[in-house]
Amino acid sequence: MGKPKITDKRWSIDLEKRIQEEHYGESYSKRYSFNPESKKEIFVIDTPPPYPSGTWHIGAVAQYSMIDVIARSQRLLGKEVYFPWGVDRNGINIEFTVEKKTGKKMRTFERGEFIDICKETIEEYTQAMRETACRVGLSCSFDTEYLTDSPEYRSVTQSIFVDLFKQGNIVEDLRPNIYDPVEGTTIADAEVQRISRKTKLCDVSWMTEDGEEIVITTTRPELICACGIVLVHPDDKRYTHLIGKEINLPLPVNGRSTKVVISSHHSVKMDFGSGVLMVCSFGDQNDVAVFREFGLNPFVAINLKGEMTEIAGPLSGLKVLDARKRAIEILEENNVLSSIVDHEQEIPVSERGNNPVEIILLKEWYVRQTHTLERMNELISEINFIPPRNKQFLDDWMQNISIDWPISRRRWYHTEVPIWYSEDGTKVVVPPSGEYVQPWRDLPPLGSEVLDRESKEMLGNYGDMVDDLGSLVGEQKVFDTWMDSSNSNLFVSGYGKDSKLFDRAFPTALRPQGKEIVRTWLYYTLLKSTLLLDKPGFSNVWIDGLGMDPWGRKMSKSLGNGIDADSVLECGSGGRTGSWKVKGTDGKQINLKANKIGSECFRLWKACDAQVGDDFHINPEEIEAKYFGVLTKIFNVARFASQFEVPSDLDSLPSDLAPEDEWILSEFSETMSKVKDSWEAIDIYNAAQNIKNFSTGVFPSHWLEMVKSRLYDGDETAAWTLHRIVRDILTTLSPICPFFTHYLSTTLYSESSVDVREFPELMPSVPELLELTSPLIEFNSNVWKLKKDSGISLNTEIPDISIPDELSYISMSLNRMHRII
RNA sequence: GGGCCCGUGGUCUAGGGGUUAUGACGUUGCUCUUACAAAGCGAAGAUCGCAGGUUCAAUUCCUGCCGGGCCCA
Repeated sequence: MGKPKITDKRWSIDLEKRIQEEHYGESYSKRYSFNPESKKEIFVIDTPPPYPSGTWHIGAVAQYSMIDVIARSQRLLGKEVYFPWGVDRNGINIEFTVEKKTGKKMRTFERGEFIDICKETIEEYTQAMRETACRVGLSCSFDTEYLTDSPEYRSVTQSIFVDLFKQGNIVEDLRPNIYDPVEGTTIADAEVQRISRKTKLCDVSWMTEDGEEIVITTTRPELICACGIVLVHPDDKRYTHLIGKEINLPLPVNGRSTKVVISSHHSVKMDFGSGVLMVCSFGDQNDVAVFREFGLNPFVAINLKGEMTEIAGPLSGLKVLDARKRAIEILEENNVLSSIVDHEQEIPVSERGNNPVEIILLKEWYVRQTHTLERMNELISEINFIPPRNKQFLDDWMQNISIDWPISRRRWYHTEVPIWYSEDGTKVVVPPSGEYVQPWRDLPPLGSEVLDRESKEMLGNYGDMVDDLGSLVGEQKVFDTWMDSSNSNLFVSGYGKDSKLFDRAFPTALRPQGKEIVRTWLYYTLLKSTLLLDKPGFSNVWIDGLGMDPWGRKMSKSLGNGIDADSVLECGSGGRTGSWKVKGTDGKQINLKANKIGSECFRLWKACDAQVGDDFHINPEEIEAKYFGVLTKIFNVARFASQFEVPSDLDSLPSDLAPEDEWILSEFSETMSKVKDSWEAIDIYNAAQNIKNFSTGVFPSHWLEMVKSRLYDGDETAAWTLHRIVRDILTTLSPICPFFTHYLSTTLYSESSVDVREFPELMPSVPELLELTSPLIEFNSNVWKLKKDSGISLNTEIPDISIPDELSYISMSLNRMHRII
């Protein structure tokens, strides 16, 4: 016994940062880089590439730290882990940022110039994100970082498009699309949000051909010009006599019939307004369905700028909202507006721009999906979902898919649709695989192919046919960013560039993600692997809940309840404490305070605090209160151990174990076996709980107290047991607290627990000895209580205590421990 | 309007048809006993949201309701 080798009195955030800085130095890549040549089982993680938007949501950071726990635990189990680091940088967000920064709308720039500014701007945010990723301890392959806006990544997106195109799974069509008129682009179903807003509910009188007055309730009077049919419910006796009759539009129109037919449809709500519904192209999704069902030709009432077209007569040229006001005025002037009331309504808006969207007819590119849903479901059934119930989000979404996926967008900082059109429009040119192209400014590269636009039949090489094509027109449109991100698993598994690796690595071992992007990222990825490879994309899909505020509400700027990730990770460094002003549920500001958190405590909290899949509440006060003490405890156990010499051979079991040593090793073996099972099942919670409970509970409180005197007497077997257990605790805890365990294990054992690539061998466990545990805890409690009640200190000798028979095996140690005479 | 999840001591949380319901924080009492007071050892504190039903037995399963959240129309 000597002075403790661990000299620091306790774990601190400054110590944590010092170790982290060393860690991300030279040895970093050696530790965590991926070796595709390895003979070990390959485990590829399809890391969600974060989008750099300035602030990284603390819930997302917590989730990434758990993905890191999975990566590290799989390494510990001996697998060759590829934990890539990607950054998603395409998309409308960065365009918005640049527009805001420069005060100019995108379309006032030259396209190339705008793209350059976007690229520069996003790089700044990307750097901040890399720093947070390191600060929270991610063990990603940062040296093989991929960016979704790089030529390399974009070329993969483009060649996958070309593959799907040749397969016939890409179609071009004029269809009703959801359109954001403010940002001037199509968006997909999955990108539409609903917000509550006050609108005006207008009761408008229409006149049938027989001169009967019918009231129709609508929130969109400006769309009367696009009305294709008027509907009543088939069971609505009030209107049965009208079915089949014609009715006059109450507003003047231009270039179309001024009458429509009245028909019946079950989708009409009898008790909404008058119970008569006008169906226009297109007020909402139901209108689209009705037009299709009745085989009606849609009218184009709104153009790409969000203005009314010619057919709107007096409203033409007006923006939608102005047109609505004007329509109401005209209706009033004509005395056909019987009432107008405010009405709270959920209206669809674009997720990114928050603008009310319109459904308009547009020629766009689509990925076909409705034909393959059944096959997709078969393939998905082979995937292990963690937790299983969260598969529901995917099932629900897939049940509601009724139209193809529109993938083209009228924006700029995105991957370009790689296609050129011949002068006569009948043929298209597509680039060769592996080449990134920008058709809006470049001609096709050598090796491009010419295909028939309709049949997709291969017609020849671009080089040979260039003279027959006339002057080529490059596609101006770009892809939906999900078109890029849904290739992430293919990209990281080596698709298209390393077929040897791809064969071993696909289906990708793990897709970890939040439940909020199941209908987009997960769904689209699975769609791709079905269409391209007819395989399930993943072996495991891990779907976690979202990080909420301390009261369970979503964090948002408008609620003022956000908590910044960096402030939590830095809390306690350099003597600074943390303080957060958060709006509580009653709207009052609440001041949360903590002294020290840091990455290790933060990770331990997320691992221990809730089962995967549920939303979790983030409260810095609670994180510190509940988990910093756990670190202190384990730190002190290690510090205690560090004053006893480490046996040279910690692997061979000594032959002279004391009864209490056999007992604790049995308990430990049980714990370790549960931890191993949990790590194998990607069950962070149970692994964390088992390690925590053992190492802060029965081990220090009962065993350690029992063997102290042996240790002080220089008993080598007791020291062996102590060190063996401490070493293995640190090893198995290292996925959760890598820097904490790295520090303790290198100081004590000169080997870092984060470098272990084999789960510690389980100790022999004797089932009968496990039965000692409960009576032992009870007996110790009783003695401690008795001494307390008698007002004597714990190390005072005490007579006349009989040890229960069931504990006779360890009675000697108990006598010594409690100083029973 | 529909779907899904949740409701367990003051707070958060585990569990799950069967003695006395898990743990943590907080509260509280004692203790600086040669790892640990940024700690240890004790104590108090829960009719498991409400109402029905199934069952010998329900906190657990079912139904309805109430409350919270997320998602979708």
